[in-house]
Amino acid sequence: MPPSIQDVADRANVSISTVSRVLNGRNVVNEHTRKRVESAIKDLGYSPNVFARGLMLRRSHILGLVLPDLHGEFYSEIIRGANMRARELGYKLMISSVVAKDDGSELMATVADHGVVDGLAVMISEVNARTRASLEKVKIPLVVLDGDIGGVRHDSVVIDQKMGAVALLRHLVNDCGYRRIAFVGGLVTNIDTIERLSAYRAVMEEAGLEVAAGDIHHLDYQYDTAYELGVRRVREWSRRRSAVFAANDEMAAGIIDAALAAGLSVPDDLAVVGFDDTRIATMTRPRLTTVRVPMSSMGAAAVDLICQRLENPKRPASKLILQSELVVRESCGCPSANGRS
Amino acid sequence: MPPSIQDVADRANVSISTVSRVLNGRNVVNEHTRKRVESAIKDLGYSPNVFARGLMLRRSHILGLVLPDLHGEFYSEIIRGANMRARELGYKLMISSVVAKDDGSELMATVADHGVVDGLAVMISEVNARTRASLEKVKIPLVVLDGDIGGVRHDSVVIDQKMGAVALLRHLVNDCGYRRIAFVGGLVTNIDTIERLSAYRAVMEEAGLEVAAGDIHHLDYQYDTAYELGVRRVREWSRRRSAVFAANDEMAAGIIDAALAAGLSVPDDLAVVGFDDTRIATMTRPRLTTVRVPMSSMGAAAVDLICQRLENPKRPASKLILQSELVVRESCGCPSANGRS
DNA sequence: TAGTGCATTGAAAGCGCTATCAAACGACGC
DNA sequence: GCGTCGTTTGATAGCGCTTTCAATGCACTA
Repeated sequence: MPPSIQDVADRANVSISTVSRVLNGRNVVNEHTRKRVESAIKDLGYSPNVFARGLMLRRSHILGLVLPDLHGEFYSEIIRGANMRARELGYKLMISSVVAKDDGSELMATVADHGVVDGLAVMISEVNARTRASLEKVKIPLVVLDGDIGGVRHDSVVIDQKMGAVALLRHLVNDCGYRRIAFVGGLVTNIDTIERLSAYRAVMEEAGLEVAAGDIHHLDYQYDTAYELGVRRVREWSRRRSAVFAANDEMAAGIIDAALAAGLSVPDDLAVVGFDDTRIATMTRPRLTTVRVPMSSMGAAAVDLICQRLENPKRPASKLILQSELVVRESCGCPSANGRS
Repeated sequence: MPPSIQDVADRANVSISTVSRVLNGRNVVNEHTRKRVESAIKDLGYSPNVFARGLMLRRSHILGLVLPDLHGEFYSEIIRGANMRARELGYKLMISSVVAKDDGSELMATVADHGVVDGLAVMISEVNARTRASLEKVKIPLVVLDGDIGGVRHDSVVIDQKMGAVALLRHLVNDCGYRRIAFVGGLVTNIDTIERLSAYRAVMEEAGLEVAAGDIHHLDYQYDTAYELGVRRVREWSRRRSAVFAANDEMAAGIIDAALAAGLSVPDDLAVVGFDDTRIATMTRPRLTTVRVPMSSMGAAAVDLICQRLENPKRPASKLILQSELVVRESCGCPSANGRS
């Protein structure tokens, strides 16, 4: 049984009220008494019981983070970012992954109802009526990550992929001078693919460039399928002096490897650019020109927003837009590429 | 203010004791009364206050997971595994990353003293006196991940890398017939490098093969440095018909790319194998023969052990050894490689 | 009718903390 | 000497829950 506030009080010959005052530092305590209490605390190795405290204050200093069952870098980067900031602000982080098929409502209900967390950051892969309904039920500060739920009053953090995608494509068109660009994305329904594709169309139109029917491919974000597509297409692409805009780094890597396997040079025969700036981007040869998506910043920002709302519940709901950033490496064949990055 | 047990009691016209009995299901409650209470609970959307409950039961059903500030796959895989199992067992997971330089004691103290968590899984990158001392202080069920702290009574989960490494090297020697194998590891002080190197030496000796002075290289687990080493060495290696055992997949990828860049064929001119079976392993061309390290199982096992001890505190400390597993793909040049995996 | 046993329920005592209110005390001006 | 004030402290009422113990009601036996 760990020491309680009563034990400290006894040892310091004061009442528990005084100990509490010393602990919370709000009220004035005589210098001499404080010293006595503090040394009693240290002697006993006392630290206040979180449950008792939470029961009174209705604060746990724990934040919940609800994520879809992501693999890989995104998952860990969000957690890392959130965790770091939470630590800085004196909070702990409770993580819950939702299984892929679940819409998140079940788990979010659990977490929120459970009543342990002071605030909640939620990332939902699939927005639907049930999701929305369960979000409405949350009565603690809530931040939605990377997904826009219309009509609900809560803070959100999104990443503006479009800006980065536009910058990337303008770079291909204006700086590198490509006239034909193929797009390789994920499923047509995928939100990221939609964003990136729309940037692609916009820039192509803006530059007055043609988008042929066969220039847009919908795959599954995997290396292998992109490699297979590459095997079939790289010769044709290189004959047309194309660039390929893959909607993530993994597919870009697959296409590069397919090109290399076909005896082509990247970027001389074919330029390939990716998206996300994951670990992979610096592992391909040539290194990938891509767009950096600030995942860990998103985690950190979510924690920030929750804490701000915790301090000031009246603050109007805000939407924080994080910019994605063009990272130029060698795979675009751009002369200004700075070798390493 | 969420409804309390009193609200439920009022609505069902019973005392709070009865409501509590219904909630916990330990004591017998009249069928009819139970129905009334249950519908009152549902009507009010009541769920018990965790703090009040924790205060009585001294259980939060939250487990702590303390990890070094890892990037990438390991980090997220451990969390994923732990999280899944925790969910299955009705626990929540609280994550803390420790900054790289920290020895973990500070944070562990925070988490444990704080008193929120019922149990703790800790992964320490650096074992020293301070770490050991702070581990001793933990009074709740503790599981140490992937690190052996001598003399402390607690459960631990380790991954037997050596078995996998031995299997890998025997495969190179016995099945593929390589007589010269170079080793590319991390720093000499790195625990993983030590394990993998010792497996290397053991198998080489067992097979009566020579290890030349220049056959062992200590790098930093990075792609780039491995690539550079590769650029300098691949020709020589291939002349000797060597295989290269890289102590992780990333370095293996670097060496493969260096070999390809030098116009060599992998595995025909040079075989390269890796370790860890990360995402990278299936992204290289040829795909990597490597050793799978069950990170997510480690997370799950940690949660299991904590919960077992929670149920039965008297259980003797146990050490769970997870086996690593040889994964044969194409990069070893072994005829039995099954193309895809 | 009184006594016994069982099933069901309620009253009340904490768990360890914070917060409110009142008490104690010396200093001060009148 | 007496009220007034400011400083410091203690007593105590909960927060929402579990748990112990006692009370109630009823069937059954003697």
